[in-house]
Amino acid sequence: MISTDHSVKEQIVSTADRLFYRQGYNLTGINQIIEEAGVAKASLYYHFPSKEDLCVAYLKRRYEKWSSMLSRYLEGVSDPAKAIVRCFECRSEYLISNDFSGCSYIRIIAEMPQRSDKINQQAVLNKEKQHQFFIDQVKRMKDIPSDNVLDLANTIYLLFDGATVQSQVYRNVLPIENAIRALQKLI
Amino acid sequence: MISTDHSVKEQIVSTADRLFYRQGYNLTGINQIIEEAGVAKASLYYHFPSKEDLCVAYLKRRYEKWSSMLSRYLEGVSDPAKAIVRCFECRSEYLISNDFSGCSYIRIIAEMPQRSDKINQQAVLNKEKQHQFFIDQVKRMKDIPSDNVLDLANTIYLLFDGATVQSQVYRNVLPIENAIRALQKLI
Amino acid sequence: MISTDHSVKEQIVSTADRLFYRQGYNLTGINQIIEEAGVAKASLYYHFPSKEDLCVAYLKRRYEKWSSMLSRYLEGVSDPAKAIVRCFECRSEYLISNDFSGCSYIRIIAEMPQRSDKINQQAVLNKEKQHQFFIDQVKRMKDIPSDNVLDLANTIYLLFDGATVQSQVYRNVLPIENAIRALQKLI
Amino acid sequence: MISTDHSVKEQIVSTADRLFYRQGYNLTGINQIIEEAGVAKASLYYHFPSKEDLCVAYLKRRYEKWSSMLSRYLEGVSDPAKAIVRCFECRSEYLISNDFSGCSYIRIIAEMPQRSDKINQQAVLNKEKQHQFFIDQVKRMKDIPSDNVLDLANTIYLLFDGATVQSQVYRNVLPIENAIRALQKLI
DNA sequence: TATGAATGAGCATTCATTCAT
DNA sequence: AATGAATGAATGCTCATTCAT
Repeated sequence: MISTDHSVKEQIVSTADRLFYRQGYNLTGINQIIEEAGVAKASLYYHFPSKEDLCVAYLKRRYEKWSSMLSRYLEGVSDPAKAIVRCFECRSEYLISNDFSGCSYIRIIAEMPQRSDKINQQAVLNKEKQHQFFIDQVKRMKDIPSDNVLDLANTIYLLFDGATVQSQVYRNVLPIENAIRALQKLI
Repeated sequence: MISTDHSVKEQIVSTADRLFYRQGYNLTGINQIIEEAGVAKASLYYHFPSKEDLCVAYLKRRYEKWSSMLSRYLEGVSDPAKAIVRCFECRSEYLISNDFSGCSYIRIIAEMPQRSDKINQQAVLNKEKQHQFFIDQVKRMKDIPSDNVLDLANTIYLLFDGATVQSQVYRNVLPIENAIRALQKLI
Repeated sequence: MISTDHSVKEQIVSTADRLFYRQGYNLTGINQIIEEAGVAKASLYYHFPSKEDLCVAYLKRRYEKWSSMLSRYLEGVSDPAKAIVRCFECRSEYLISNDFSGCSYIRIIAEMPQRSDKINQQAVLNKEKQHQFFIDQVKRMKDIPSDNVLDLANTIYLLFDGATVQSQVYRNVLPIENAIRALQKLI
Repeated sequence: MISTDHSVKEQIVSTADRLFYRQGYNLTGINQIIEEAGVAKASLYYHFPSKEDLCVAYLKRRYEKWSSMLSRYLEGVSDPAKAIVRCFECRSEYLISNDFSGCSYIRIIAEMPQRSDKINQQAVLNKEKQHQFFIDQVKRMKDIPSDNVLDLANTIYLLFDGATVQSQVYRNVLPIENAIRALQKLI
């Protein structure tokens, strides 16, 4: 659940979320965050021992936002093949409404190739949840021999990430449309 | 052609190439570059007006490196379907030998969401060359109705980028192997 | 009021005041200021967003210093003509005790012909206060037809600035003595 | 005489003259000079051992420019009182046509309070020539007792410098008009 | 004469973090 | 729980000058 209170901590996380995602983690300074959040610097460090910890909170929040958006897209959808397509359509809206900022997990790994373990773990964890979503849906599909379930899910997952990064690169959703078209031949 | 001389300029570019790719652009400071290149700071700024310009040179060099590696992989390969698979195999070796640092073009865009035009243009240009490679190969394939050429090339391109970023995220080449398997069903 | 506490901010301003006035604004680096003030660089930037803002504080302080010195010179002086002469005598001591560094407002404008608005405005403001002082005194003089008040004040003001810059150029107070002699023919 | 040839040396001096006067000495870098002059850096250092030496050349050139302009203003003027007024009128045009950049000699001293002897000497030398001009004219005036010659010349000189710096500060020629009015009561 | 290339020292500014209250 | 003030280290970049050709 995304907190809607106006506590200092909430102010900090929501501001960091917005800025890290829009500008990137390394290009967003602590000063900008506290300024736009309207809190004191020491308050930030009271709630988050370091910028890295704030980053972990940001990644969790990004998952929450994506997750709740996806839930809305899946309301009333029971067919797993349809659910997968809806997931891609959801990503399309997600990117449009977020200035084509791509996938926060991929980006944080792109920015910090070998630095923080804490951050890396959270990003990979979130990534795995996306992966698992496709596995779950494919498992529910009829007519898919169990031998092929993982292969199909992996292919879909590859198309999903490929579409996400290309949408960021080209700043439009054509790659997602391409992916949906490819998808429809597979499922 | 990658210069192999030992001039100051070459020292700067090759050091920047190594560090930008390994550590990321924003986490690599000018100071580290000149230190490891063994040149004076003003020498760097004599050859490159700004860090951004050095970044453009880095992106060009990355393309040269990838491009020459790919050429070696394609030697003696005339079948376009085979060439596409070789391209994915090449990527596998590229990532293994580069510590799973992913795609420099995607990463630079991930790091600088809305900054420099110069950098963005070079990154997108390089990305388009990858896209064009797949289009060229698919065009050469028999039995592909011309209506489907672009669709197929786009799907391959999505798999290529999906596999690249997932290999970076998970630090192994399984995603590339998954992509090759998906590929073989398509071509 | 000139603060006499020993806070970090006060240390910065008083050191900047001394160095800017003695060496000039452009020849005084932030590094020298923090070194001689004995504070950290980030502390300076905590209190002053930029070197320009510190310059504005310097110009204000210069006015305070001149102003309080002038007040002492005018103690017990009621005759306006005498007050004007005392003002020139005060300038003489001011320059002697400040190594003939001239007028800080004029100098900052001389150093930054078309740069910062913030600085320029403060300098012109301070300059106008000097002008106004002469106008006020002349107004208080008897036997001056009101038609001539501004003309006389302007002439005195010209002598004042002429004497100040010439004292700086020649590094002695003869120009001020010349100005006082000219003055005595006028009032 | 101001050289009108297009030699490298001439290019350098005329560019430096323009930039030093417009922007100030310390705010004008060697790089900007050579760029705008269209010469190589080492060419500048071939002709001028240091930036200071170039500054001396600049000050000499400023004198030549002022001097030739003044000569034009004095053509056909034989009355010394009239000549003095013409000198002030000349200054008015000089400042208007030079963006109210003030007196280059005063400014260079304002910028470099205790640095270079070479520069300081040239500036004071030029300043003394201005002083001497007024002495010469006053000496030629009838009805001035020889005891008073220097006093009167000094007063005029004070008005001249006061008017020059105030014109720079306020960016208009009202101070010069004030000075001329004061002048006319004196001579 | 003239130049392209190289440099060490310095610039103003920002970084994430900590401390005393 | 919250803050204003302080910091050492690093940031990207520019300075006037020199050297080999």
